Amino acid sequence: MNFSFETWHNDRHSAARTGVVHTPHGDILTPAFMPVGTQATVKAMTPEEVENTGAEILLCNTYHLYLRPGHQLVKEAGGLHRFMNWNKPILTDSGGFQVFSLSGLRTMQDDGVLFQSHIDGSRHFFSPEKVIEIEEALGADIIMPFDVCSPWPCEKDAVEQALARTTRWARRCKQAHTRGDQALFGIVQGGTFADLRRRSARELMDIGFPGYSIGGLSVGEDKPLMYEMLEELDPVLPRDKPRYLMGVGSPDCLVEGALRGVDMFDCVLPTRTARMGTLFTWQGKINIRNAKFEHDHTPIDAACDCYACRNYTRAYLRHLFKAQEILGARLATWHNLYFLQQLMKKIRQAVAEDRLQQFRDAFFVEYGYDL
RNA sequence: UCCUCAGUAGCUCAAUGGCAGAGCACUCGGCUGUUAACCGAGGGGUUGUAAGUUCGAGUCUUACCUGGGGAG
Repeated sequence: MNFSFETWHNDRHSAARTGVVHTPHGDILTPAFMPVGTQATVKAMTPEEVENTGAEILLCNTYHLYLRPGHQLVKEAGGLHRFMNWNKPILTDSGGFQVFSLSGLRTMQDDGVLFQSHIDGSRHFFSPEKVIEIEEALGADIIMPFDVCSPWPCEKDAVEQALARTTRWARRCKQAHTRGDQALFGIVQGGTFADLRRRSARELMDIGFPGYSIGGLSVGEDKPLMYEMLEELDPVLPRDKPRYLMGVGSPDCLVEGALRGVDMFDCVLPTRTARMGTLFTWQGKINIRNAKFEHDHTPIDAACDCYACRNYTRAYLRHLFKAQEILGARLATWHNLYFLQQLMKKIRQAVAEDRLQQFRDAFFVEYGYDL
């Protein structure tokens, strides 16, 4: 096994910790934020540019790459790293979330899911074994098991059923997994029910995984409820294994998640909102299309030293967005990814100095979040 | 000079004689394991001008104004 997790320092005043995840393609300092490159590309960016933002690992998607271009083609190209020219670690999500979010035409069965492609309507079947076969062909360093994500709100018995199925599938995924150079995580489900969350974690720990993902959150529930679930899981999950909060990435949630012991995050938020003109600044988010920026010849964020902030102004960015020029989306994406990586760096530093809570308060005040 | 066609939101255009609309533009908002260079909301009008017919006119009639085309 070429995978391991090392904790360097535990915050004396919270559940936060810093550390490093070792993978065959390099190390990841934690807490870490993973940009999303669903279709083997972080939209609008070259891998070199993504690396320049400070990202140490990317997330790609099994469902999407299976449908197009096909996992066999990726394997034929030499695996995902070579196919997309990203030589650092990659994590592949299993497609469980797509089954949940593209719920249009699908049939959930106990041994898997029958679904139709959102691209051409063709019919496919994903079982835990099939998903592992695809993920082994893709060749990411960290892979997710096929799970069942409950919507929110959701009746408790339905959440319980999804949780039970997720556990059964996790066991089958582990049995089907053969590659020794990939770390297969378990995914904790249980919706917003504390007892179900704890049960899910314990069942997965009985099977045993090198890391634990927390899925099924940030699907519509209030943030305090999500934080509460993290607090429930903190004492249950093993402290010597990385914890990955799936799909979370707003600045406040990253800090709050780290405070509650989360080591890894991924989210489309910085890249998607960037393409729509929403930019992070240390004083809060701005929409660069707003008229008030028409004559603003200052950088997106005066305190930022990313490529976009060092070379371009708000007025120029606004012009690019109004003119629908591709460079606008590129520079905005570059900035947002860089911003979140800087935030993670500050979080790691604060944890190392036992002051993440103070950092959180100061950051929230400056950003404009309610304390 | 005459004939002819046209004039409706910033732009391009809809609207049987019956509540004046759309797309784009503009002003904003949203986005959390990407079906997203997306989705949603809002502000915008003396229908070229002036009369007339009509219960009622963007629509029909007349004159004028402006523009396109044609004739001389």
